This record gives sequence, structure tokens and C-alpha cells, in this order.
Amino acid sequence: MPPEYIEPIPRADLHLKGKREQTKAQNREMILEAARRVFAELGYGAATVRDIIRTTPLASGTFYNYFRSKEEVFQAIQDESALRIRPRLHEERAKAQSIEEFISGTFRTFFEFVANDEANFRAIHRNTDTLRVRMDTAEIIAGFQELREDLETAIAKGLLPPVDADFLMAALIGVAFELAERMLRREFADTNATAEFATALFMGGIRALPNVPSLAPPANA
Amino acid sequence: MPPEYIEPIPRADLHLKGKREQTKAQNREMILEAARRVFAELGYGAATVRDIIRTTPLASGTFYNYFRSKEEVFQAIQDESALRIRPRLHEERAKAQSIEEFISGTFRTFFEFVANDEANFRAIHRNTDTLRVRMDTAEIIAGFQELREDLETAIAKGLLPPVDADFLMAALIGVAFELAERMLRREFADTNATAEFATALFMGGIRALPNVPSLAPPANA
Amino acid sequence: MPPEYIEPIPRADLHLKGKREQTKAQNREMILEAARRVFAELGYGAATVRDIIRTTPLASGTFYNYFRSKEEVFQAIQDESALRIRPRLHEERAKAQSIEEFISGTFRTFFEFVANDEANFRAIHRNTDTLRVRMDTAEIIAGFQELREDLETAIAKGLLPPVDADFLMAALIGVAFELAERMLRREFADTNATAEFATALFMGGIRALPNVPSLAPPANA
Amino acid sequence: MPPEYIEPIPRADLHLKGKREQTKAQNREMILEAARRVFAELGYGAATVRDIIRTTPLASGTFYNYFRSKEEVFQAIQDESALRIRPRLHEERAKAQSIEEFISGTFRTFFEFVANDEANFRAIHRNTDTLRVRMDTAEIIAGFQELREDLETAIAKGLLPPVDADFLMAALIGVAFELAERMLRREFADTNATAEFATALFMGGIRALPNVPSLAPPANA
DNA sequence: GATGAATGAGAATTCATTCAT
DNA sequence: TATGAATGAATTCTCATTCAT
Repeated sequence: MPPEYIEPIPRADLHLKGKREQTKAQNREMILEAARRVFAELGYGAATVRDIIRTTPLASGTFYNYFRSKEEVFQAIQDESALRIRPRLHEERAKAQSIEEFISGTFRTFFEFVANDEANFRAIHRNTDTLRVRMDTAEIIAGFQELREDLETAIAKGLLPPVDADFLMAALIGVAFELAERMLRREFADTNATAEFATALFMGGIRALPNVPSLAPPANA
Repeated sequence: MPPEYIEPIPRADLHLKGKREQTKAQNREMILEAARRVFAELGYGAATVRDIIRTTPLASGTFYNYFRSKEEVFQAIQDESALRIRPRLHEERAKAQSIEEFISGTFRTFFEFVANDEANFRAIHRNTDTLRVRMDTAEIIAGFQELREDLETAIAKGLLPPVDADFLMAALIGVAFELAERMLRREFADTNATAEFATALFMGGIRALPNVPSLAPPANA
Repeated sequence: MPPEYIEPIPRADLHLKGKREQTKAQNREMILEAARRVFAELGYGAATVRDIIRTTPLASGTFYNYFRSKEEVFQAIQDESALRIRPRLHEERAKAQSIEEFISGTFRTFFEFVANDEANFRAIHRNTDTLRVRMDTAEIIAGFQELREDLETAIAKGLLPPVDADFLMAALIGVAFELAERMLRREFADTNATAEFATALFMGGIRALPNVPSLAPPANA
Repeated sequence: MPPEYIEPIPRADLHLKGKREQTKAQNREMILEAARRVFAELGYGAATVRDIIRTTPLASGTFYNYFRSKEEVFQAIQDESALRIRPRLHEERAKAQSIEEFISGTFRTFFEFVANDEANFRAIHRNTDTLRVRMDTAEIIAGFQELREDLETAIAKGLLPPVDADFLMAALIGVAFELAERMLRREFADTNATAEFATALFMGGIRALPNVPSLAPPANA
């Protein structure tokens, strides 16, 4: 039931390093890729390290030369994703000249990332045992926190009315993940349409929000 | 680390049955309660049947007189919750005379339920192993589907503009769960404020949504 | 997979006792009958007490009013069989006027018993887990021992030549059980033909046996 | 109560393989040997995988690197025995020029095998829980079938009179196992005497058997 | 006596991780 | 560094037996 082994695609960007280095990097990537597929298919709980390495030409012991534990490889997947998307999202929002750009830039970037990185998204967000999973690594929490800070900055700059930034962040995230999920279930993942839907919702909604500051404790999200 | 055993509260509503019956009902409830606490604390993946039964004065074998597996007890918790809230939500939406009543009724009912039923909500929605969990039992999927159908009915009645009901459902659910989570983290769970926030967001937002029917396959949500 | 409950046949011979007594005897017989069928189908190892009482209208606790353990009920089945057949076999051999009567009486009686009491025979002799089982209760060992003594008596009386009685007993028993098994597998259990085969074999064979006394320790079989 | 761990005898025939291979082969043999002893002492039903592994310096999980279950190791023991003796028996019978050679060759080979391989024989044939066990693996059934076919061939060649080959096979097997059992209980296992006894019995007996073909279904034994 | 739920020791098995080669 | 067998703690689950009703 776990995915079969698939011959690794040689990566052009590995050419320059020494052979040793190269193999090491390749093995690491192999394991990550295998883990992504296995987690996506079986879910974190049900997946075993053996499932992962079985999808690989490597031996089980080799796994531990690259990752200290099953959890570490899971976190690596998450962080890799979060690390790649966080700066993009932040940049998008930083350069926003209007609330519209802020919102639509966030959603567009997110949905495009999800569509192009479906395996990662699924590995993190999906789970078999009848359960769906969401993430909580340091990287991701930091990403949430950053969004909230960006919202507060936008309020300070007068770009946004003084709404509850904590709740607004939550609403943005809830909508982003839930719509992403729905989008991926459709025949054709129309990132534009999805982003437009979400943007319209928030553009219309934000104006109507009660103008009160957040009641959440400011420091820890 | 799993919660300690806590003396069960004697229930007045058990007076009428025979002692045998009463003990059975109590034991079942004991196990459910223990499971709720253990899932909330450790998450579904990390929790073991032993953790659950240890939180109880019962013997390990007794668990299996009531539930066939960890999964079954988890589903029982989910279904119990969903079974209790689904009719309330549906009723609220059915009697709505306006879009405002539809949206605000839904959120208000949901946040009140969550606040009063925190243990259940946490057992289902939270998860430690670095993961958070969301629900996918038949009952809950049915609840989602029902919301979508209620939205479609509202569109047909002209209560709502002809928006993508599948996406709107997803947005409502994403916001509901994510705000609930945030609400519970605050010192005082202000269900009114939370419902107002969510309602305002959608009341403003819905008007702005693109007027197109859902692109999702209509039958299976 | 274990046999279904079958309404008990009321036994005429229970009429005379008091109602209490009667029920007790009936329950005992019910359990024995159920055990016979369950052991025959699943084998002693795989059969559980629950399997047995499930085949009965009784409750699990009731089992222990009649038998102290699973083993005890198994022994009761064995002893019941052995107790019923032993005197018949012994009598048959005691009244034998010739070696022919001795041998043929033994086999005929045994095969008829087996054919009429197939459930008992199977309960004792068969076993699923891929295994076949033979019996070793006190009653049965006593039966083997009795056969050996009867052989020795026959030798003393000059009915039989002075052969190794221990080995002859073993040969008789081996042939008896193995042929019984084969006989029951055939479409029609022809006890006469089977007895004739076995008798002919031994009638011819005994004459040819080396005339030496048994080398086995005489006391314990 | 299960046997204690006994230091393994270093095998000369393992010299050539690599250390890894060697250890693997040794461990497998260790487990088999332990299983033989445990089955012989406790019987198949009562023996547990834990009993087997405890008799070994290995860890419990290691058992499952070699055998999938208790049943599998039991079958391995049986098949190992059957695999070793079957060709010898068949060969013995094939080269028989007379009925005497056929019968005596069979018994002599069998009793010698049993005496030299007592642990295996006991592991398979003995059983405590009040039960004795006989074997039914594919290998062994095939061995029985082969005996029957050899008998039929002998009949066709005129070596044997046209008797019921199925019953004759059963009688040979019953006598072989039952005498083997008795033989092992004696102070000194005299395979010659035992084989002579059995041979004499059948040599005399076969001549007396009714001359009819088998009534058993020919295909499956 | 009958009932059937509770008990808890113990079985089989899994699997993350270690470690000798 | 790669290998893959060994490890053994931990888990799920069964079931003979007990015991309150």
C-alpha cells in the first residue's frame, strides 16, 4: 500500500559538488521525497520509517544518517515548505500599497504555492487514519505570527481599519487552508479563481468588521 | 503525562435504571470522558488505549467491552458532538429569514457549543504530536454537506446571491474552526464577540463575492 | 465460525427428577454437547469457553457452575467416551473364546462406537490449528493399559502366542485410530468392512510375530 | 518451566560464509532448535513464542525476522523432518524387489530416523495439554500420499495382492507412529527389534487381507 | 443457581532505533 | 558511509475466570 520505489530524477544543481557530497545530498532528497509521499498517503501516525525507506533504494539504517527520527524528517518537510513560502508571503505583503494588494497578494501566493507543491501540502495537511492534520512546527507558528504582525503594521499604517488582528489572522488562515483543500479536490486547480474568491470575501468583509483592537495577548500567538 | 483518574460525578439521571444498567452507562461515559481528556492532551496519534484506561478505575479489558478500538472511541466522541450540534445548526439556518440571520445564527450556535463543550472540541480539534487534527467521520462530513445544501437552498430562495456554495461552505468552516480555536485561547471565551466578528466578515464579504455557481462536483462534497 | 446455538432436544430420561435437578442435568448436557461440537470444529487449543457457551442459551458464568475449567470439560468428554466404550471392549475381549473373537470383537466394537459417536471422536481426535490430537486422560490411559492386560491374559491362557504385548497393544491402537479416521472420511462409514480389514491384518500378522515377551516396563504403560 | 538457554554448538559447516550470513543461519537454527525443545516439552498448544525465544539468547523481535508466527516455525520443523525422511522412504520402497523389502525397508528407515531425530519427532508427535498431536502439513500429507501411491504401484506390479491401499497405508502409518512412540519410551530404543515386529505383523497380515481395491476417493488422500 | 460485566495476566506483534560488519 | 539484522519496549487485544447482582 505504501508507494513504490521510483528512480530518482538526477538534479542538475548537484553537478558542482564532489561525488561524496552529491550522493549525500541526493540521498537526503530521496528520503525527503519518499517521506512526503508516504506521509501524504498514510498520514504521519500510520506511516513507518520502514515504509519510507522501502520507497527508496536505501537501507533502513541509512535513514538515521540523515535524520535523527521520524519526527525530524516530518519537521524537515514542514519547515522546508514554510521556509520557502514565508519570505514570499511576507515580501508580498510588505510591498502592498493597498489593502487589496495585501489580501490578494497573500492568497494568490499561497494558492500558487499549494498547487505547485501539492505533495508537500498533502504530506502536511492530510492524514489517513480518518484524520486531517495541520501543522504546528516552529517555522509555521512563526509564519502565523508574522502574518499577524504584518496585519498590525498595516493597521498602524492606516492601510487597515483597527480590527482584531488576531481574529483576522485566524480567519485568513482558516479560509486559506480550507479553500486550498477544496481547490485541490477539483478537476482543475484554478488558483486565480480561488484567490479571487477569497480576496473578494475579505475585501468586502474587512470593511464591515467591528473596529476594536485585538483582545488576544499580544506576545505569544 | 496522561491525565490522572478523577472521581466520576454521580449523575442524577441514572436513578431509574437497575444497578447493572447504571454501572454500564457510567462506565461507558467514564471511558468517553477519559478518552476526551487524553486525546485533548496527547492528540489522537500519540494517545494509546492504555493511556485512556489508566485514567479510569477500570481494567484494561473493560475498554473492549465498550469499544472495539481506539478509533471507535474517537469516532464515538466525534459523532456524539456532531450529532448534538448538527440539528441545532440546521434548525437555526432553516428558520433564518435573512442572510444575516443565516450567518449569525450559524456562528453563534457553533461558538456557544464549542465553549460549552470545550473538552470535546479539543479532543477532536487538537493534537500534540506536532499535529492538529480535524474530523472526517460520516457524521461530520454529513454536517458539512448539510451546510452546503442549506447554502444552496438559500441561494435558490434568493436569500443569497448565486455564489460558489462549495467555496463559501469551506470559508465558513475554516473561519468557524480557526476562530473557535483562538477564542478558547483567550482569558475569557466571548462567544458573542467572536460570532459578531465572523458574522460581520461574511455579511460584508458575501456581497462582494463573484456571482458564479460552484465549480465543485455537486454530489460528493 | 463456531457452531450456532441449536435448540436442545428434550430427553425422556430426565422426566423423573425434580425440576431443579432436571434443569441442572440438562444444562450440563447442553454444555457438554456444545463443547463436543466446538472442540470438533475448532480444536481444543483454538476453542474458547466463550465459543462453547455462545452455542448455548446459557451465560458465561454458568459454565463454571458445571465445570471448573475448559480443561475439565474436555476431560469430561474424553472420560465420558472412554467410560462408555471401555467396559464394552473389555467385556468383548473377556468373553472371547478364540484369538479371532478377541481381535474382531475389539475392532468391531470400536468402529461401531466411533461411527455412532462421531462428534465425540472428532472432538477428541481432531483438531484444527493444522494438528491432529490424541487423548491422554486417566480414563483413556487406563483403557490402553486394560487392553495390554487383556492381551497378557490371553497369552497366559494360550489364546495368543507369547508376543510383545506392549507393542501389540500399540499396533492395535494405531491401526484402530488411523482406520477410524479413514473410515469417517469415506462417503459411507462401513464399520463391518473396516473391522474385517483390521481383523484380517492382525489375524494373519499375529501368527508371524516374533515369540518374545514384551520388553516394556510392565507396570506403567 | 520451559527449557533453559543452552549455549549453541559451533557448527563446522558454517566456516565459508561471511559473518553476517553465518550469524543468520545460526540464529535460524537456534530458534528452530529452541522451538523443537519447547514444543516437545509443552506441546504445540501450550507453547508460546515467548517460551521459544526465552530459551534463546535472542530478543523477542528477532523471532519475527525468521518466522512470521508460531505456526510457521512449527511447520518449518515438520517440513524439515518430512523433507528429510520422505525421499529416503520413497527410495527404499522403490528399490524393493519383494513385499518383504518394501515393508521392512519402510519400517527400518522410519524407526532409525525417529531414533536419531528424537527431538523433532517429539516436537511433532507429543503434546502436553493432555493432547498428543500429529502432523498435517503439506509435506506430510504428501508423504502419506506417496506411500499410498507406492502401495498402488506395488499392487500393479504384482508385488502386493490387490488390497485396499488407502486402509493399508493408514494401518502402516498408525503402527509406525504408535510403535515409534512406544520404542522411545523404553530404556534402549531398539530400532531393529521394533522394525522386525512391525514387519512380521504386516508380512503375515497382508496375505490375509481381503482382496478388494480401495473404496476411498482416489485423488485426495 | 443464573447472569454477564469486570478483571488483568499474558499473548502476539510492531517498529523506531542501534550497532556490528 | 551504507547496510540490514537485532533489539526490546510498548501496544493492542484476548480470554479464562471471578463476582456483584
